[in-house]
Parts: sequence; C-alpha cells; structure tokens
Amino acid sequence: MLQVSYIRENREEVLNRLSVRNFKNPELVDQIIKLDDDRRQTQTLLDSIAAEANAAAKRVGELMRQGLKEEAEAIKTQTTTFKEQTRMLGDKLSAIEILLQAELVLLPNLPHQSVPKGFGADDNQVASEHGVIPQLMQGALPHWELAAKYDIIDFELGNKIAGAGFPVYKGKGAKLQRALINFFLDNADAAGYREMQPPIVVNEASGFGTGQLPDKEGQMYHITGDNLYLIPTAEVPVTNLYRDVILKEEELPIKNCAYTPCFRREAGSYGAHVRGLNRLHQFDKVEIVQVVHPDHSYDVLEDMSNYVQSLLKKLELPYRVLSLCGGDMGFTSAKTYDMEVWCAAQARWLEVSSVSNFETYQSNRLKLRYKSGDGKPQLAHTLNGSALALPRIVASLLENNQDEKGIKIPTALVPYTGFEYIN
RNA sequence: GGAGAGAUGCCUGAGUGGCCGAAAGGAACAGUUUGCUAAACUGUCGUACUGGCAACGGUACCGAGGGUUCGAAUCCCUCUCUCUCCGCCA
Repeated sequence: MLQVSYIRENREEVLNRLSVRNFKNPELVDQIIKLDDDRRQTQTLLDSIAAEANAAAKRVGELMRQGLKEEAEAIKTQTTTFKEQTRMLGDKLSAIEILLQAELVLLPNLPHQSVPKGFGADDNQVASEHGVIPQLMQGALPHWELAAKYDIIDFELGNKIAGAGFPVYKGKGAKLQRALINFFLDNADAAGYREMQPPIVVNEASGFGTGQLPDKEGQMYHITGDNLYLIPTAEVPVTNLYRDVILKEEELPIKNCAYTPCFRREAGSYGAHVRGLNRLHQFDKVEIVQVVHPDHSYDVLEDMSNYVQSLLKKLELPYRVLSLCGGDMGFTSAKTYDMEVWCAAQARWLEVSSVSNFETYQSNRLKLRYKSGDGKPQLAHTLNGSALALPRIVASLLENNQDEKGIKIPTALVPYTGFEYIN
C-alpha cells in the first residue's frame, strides 16, 4: 500500500510511474487525494469540537467538586450539541477513512526507475543467460514420463488421495525432495539467513499484511472452520513476524529463510503446459526474506538475485534472469527478477524463482518500521525471493540430466541424496 | 469438548467514573560523578492523525466493536485472542 502523503506530494511522479505498469485506472490517484482532503478537513473540524467538549466536561467536574451544581447543570445542557456534532463528524470521518483505504489498496506499487515499460511477459528483458543448453539423447522424455519410468513421482496416486496437483513422491523421488530442501537451507544458512520454521496456516491479519487478502483470496485454501488460510508461500508467515513492529536501526538488515510446503488453488489453470510438476497445488519451497534499511534495498535485491543464481550454478542448471517489465510485475513489487531454468525435454524456460523488492509497499500495510536513535519511526523495506521452489527444479533436473543409465544427480547434491543416479 | 481467569506503554505491573496518556519498578538512551569492570545520581523514554516556519498545540488510542454518561482504562453488551484446570490426543 502506498502512503497517502507520498501520493499527495508526488502526484505527477506517481502517475508517471504507474504508467510504466500500464495501470488502467490512473484517475484513482486524484480520487484518493480528494478523499484525503476531505478526511483532513473533517478531522480538523472534529478535533476542534472535541477539544471544546473536553474542556466543557472538565469544567463540569470542577464545578461539581466546588459544589456549584447549577452552573454545572448549565454547562451540561450546552454539551448536547457537541455530542451530536462529534457523533456526526465521527461517522463521516470513519466512512471517509474506509473509502480511502478501499481505494488505496487498489493502487499497485510504483515500479523502480530501472523497470522497463511493458504490457506482459513478452516485454520482459533478459538480463543474462548462463550455463549450457544440454543436447538430449534420442528418445529423451519429459519429466512426467521419466517420473513414471523410474517410479519416483506418482501423480495418479496423488489424484486418488487428494486430487490433481498433489503428487506423491516415492523412493528416490522423495529422497530427492528432502535432499533439495536441506541443500537449499544449508546454503541459505551459509549466506547468513536465519532459519525459521513458521506455521503453515495464517490468520486473516497476516494474509492482509502481505497483500494476499483481500484481492487474492481465491488463490488460497481457506479453512473455514477456524478461519485460517494455508500459506501460498513462506513469505506470508515470515514477513508477518514483523507486523506491528518497530525495529531498532541496528537490527537491520534482518535475513530470514524458511522451508515450508506451499499451497495454491490455481483456480482455472489446467491444460498441457501445466502438466506434471509444472504447476501444483502443493509444493515445497525455501524462501528468503529480508527487512532492510531503505538506502540499501536495491543493493540487497542484487545480492539476493546473485545468491539464487549461485544455487542454480551449483545445480549445474542452465538458466536466465529476467528483469520483469512493469506490466508483468506483481501488484506489490517495485522491481522483480525472475529466474528461469531450461527444461530440455519440454524445450521451454520455467520460472523457478522470483526475487522482489517491495520497498515500503508491504511494510506500510504491516506497520513494519525502524527507528534510528532519536528519529521518528520510518518504514523499512522488505524483499523476498524463492531460493528455491522445488518442483520445477526437479523437472529440469530430470529432463536435462537424463542419459542411458538414468538421471544423473548434480555433484553438489550427491552428499545430500546419498546416490548419484536415479535408475 | 467442559469449567474458570485474564487482555494496560519495550517488559513486569498499579489503576473501579473527572486531578489518567496513564503510578511504580525494570530495560534502553543521554549526562554527571567515583582512576578500570561496575555502581550511584539526574534527565529522557508510546503511536497515529492534525495545526504551526518553528517554539509549541489539538485529537484519538489502556485487545476489537458498540452502549451508558456532561465526562470511561475504569460501568454495561457483543466479539476476538491468551492462559489455567479437566477430558481427548501427538
């Protein structure tokens, strides 16, 4: 959520930067400013009347104590008009505030200056490409067929006990999951991220804090009996650890990581390009989250991007880094890099990580601030990224590393799997 | 699931209608002093909105929402959450 004061003071800039996203509703900006004018006026009036009413009430108390009953009664009758007015203005003020809030959450984050203008995925910039595209042997298979051939992932069995998008990992397939999780966590730890194990359900306030609620409600599994949501990413619980918190400046940066299962309803997305592991309702992911001083957030974004790339290099996967254009960026992000891995049998790039700087967009909702010495509390910047999500990594490992003997495990991962081949 | 207790500032905790934005202690920060570690003393020490160049004001907030009252942290109602005991269970 953007800050109203910033919108007021930088109207032109806000409009310009929103246009980088091709934001369809720029008149919202002026509506918000107008509502805020209204809010201020109403509040000023309400405050002055409340001040009079308070003073009158105080006088009544004093007079009563002095035993001057009649004088007290006289003032009492005057205060009834204050009462009506404050009630009216109070109602008006809260109505305006609700409206203002409702409009404010409709404004997406402002893209950073470096974000290219664009409408969708085709306008993203390829920032860099790494690794070698493997030449597959004759008769190479896509990962869902490999998974069946080696009996390591069972989609049918998952259908039976839960539904489509909930695969069962078996034998070396299950061990590979465990290996990847530990590999990612150990690397994050070595890079200075503190491991957290949060709940994988969250309440409404948490869903709101990171922006899943109210607009993306349909994307989360909702436990109606207890009004809890299954997390779509560890970003939600881990970032919400700092909801309503004022940190000391020295505590920054905060670097956390967490492994969690992630649950996404992915309503309405079925078809050939979401086969196998390409899109699931439940998957495993290690997430990295940082809370940083605003001066450093863009350096940190590069750090996080480099860190994610280091994982892909260790796994010997060919990948590319996209700098997302305004139109393709998430609603809450100011700048995002996507990492895509080449899946050789499907012959396509698959997104395995998304690293974003949210600047103050999340922290404003979360009321996540820091305080330096004697200064006033300031909103911190938040960033997060997948490091990494498992299914598409597994898909590309299977497809890219297949040979006559089976599936070769990358050297860096062998200490974690305990085997060199799936066969 | 049954019974009970509670929710106050960074923490502990006092406060049952006006003198309470809130005692006291602790923590933290700043200063003074004693030749070090440390102690003592003094001061500062919530957030948001709002007016003002500023100095300095105003308003709101004692879990949330409503009500009673000239006046509510304090009384009443509803909700949420936490804790304790019992039951069940990992």
